[in-house]
Amino acid sequence: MTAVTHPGAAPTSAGEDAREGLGIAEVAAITGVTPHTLRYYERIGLLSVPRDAAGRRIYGQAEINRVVFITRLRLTAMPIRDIQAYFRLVDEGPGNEDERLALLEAHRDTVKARITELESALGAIEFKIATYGGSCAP
Amino acid sequence: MTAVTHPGAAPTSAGEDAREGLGIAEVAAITGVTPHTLRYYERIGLLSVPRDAAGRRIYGQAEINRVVFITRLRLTAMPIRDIQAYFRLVDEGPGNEDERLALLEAHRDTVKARITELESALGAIEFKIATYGGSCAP
DNA sequence: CCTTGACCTGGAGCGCGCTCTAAGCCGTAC
DNA sequence: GTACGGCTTAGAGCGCGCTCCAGGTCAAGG
Repeated sequence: MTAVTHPGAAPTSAGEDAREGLGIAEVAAITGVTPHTLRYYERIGLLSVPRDAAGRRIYGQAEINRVVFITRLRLTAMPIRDIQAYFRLVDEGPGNEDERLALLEAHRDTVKARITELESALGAIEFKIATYGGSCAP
Repeated sequence: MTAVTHPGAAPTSAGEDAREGLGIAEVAAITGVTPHTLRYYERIGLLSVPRDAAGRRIYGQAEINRVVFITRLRLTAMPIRDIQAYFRLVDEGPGNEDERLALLEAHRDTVKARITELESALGAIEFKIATYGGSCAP
C-alpha cells in the first residue's frame, strides 16, 4: 500500500487546525450507530468517507448528516436496498431530484400505512386488555 | 373457494356434528398465514391443533382465534419469543391472568412508543420532502 | 385396481441486517 | 526501543422469522 509519506498527523499543515472531522468512535457516540455498522454502511455503498493520511475515516458534517438520515430511514424500517437506491441517485449528482423525491414520498406513504396498521392492531390489543378473559376471542 | 377437500367429511349420515373444524388450507385462506407458517407456529409451541383420524390438522374456532391473535401480535412486531411466553401462560390455564395482562400491557406500551417513534421520523422525512434540496442537512 | 393430490414429518435453506473475528498497521506514552 | 490501544481490511457468523424440500401416508375418484 501507499508508502504513506505521512503528512504528519495534523490534519492541516497550518493554522489552528481544529480537526474538522470526527473519528469513527466519535461518530458512533453521536449517532448511536456502532463503528461496525458504520463500516458496514460504507461497504454496501450507503456512504463514502474520506480518510486521513493513516487511512482512518474522517467524518465531516456532510457524512454525519447522512448517517443521521440513514438512521431515520432505518428507524422507519426502510429496507437497505431502498436506501441504497436512494443514495445511488444522490451520488449521481443533480438532475434526478424528482426521482429521489418519488422514493421518499413512496416511503412516506409506506410509513403512514404502517402507522395506521399499528394503530389498528394496537386498538385490538387494548380492547383485549380492557376485556381480558384470557381467551383469544375477538 | 370450492367444496373443500375436507377433513371432516360431509354429513354422510345424520347431520350431527358436521365438520366442526377447518383444514389447514382453509385457515390459511382465512387468516392470510401460509400453511407452512401455521405448521411452524405449531412446531414452536404457539399453537396446538387437534388432528382427525388421518392425522390432519382440524382447526376449531378457538385455534383460528388464536392464529388471528398471533397475527395481530406479529403485525405489531412482537418477537416470537414473547408470543411464546404469553401463550405458555395461557396454556398453563387459569390463575396467571395478571401475568398475561402484564405482558400485553408491556407490549402495548412498546407499540405506542414505536408509533411515536415512527411519527417523529415521519415528520423528519416529510420536512425533508417539503424542503427538498437533496442534501442530508437536518 | 391405480392415480391424484392435499396433507403429514423432520430438517435444511434463505434473506435481512447487522455483528464479530483475525490479522495487521499506526501513532503515542513510557 | 517497546507496548498499547484504536483504527484498518476481508470475510465469517448469527438471530430472526419464515420458507421450502424430500419422502411418506391417506382417502377419494376413475
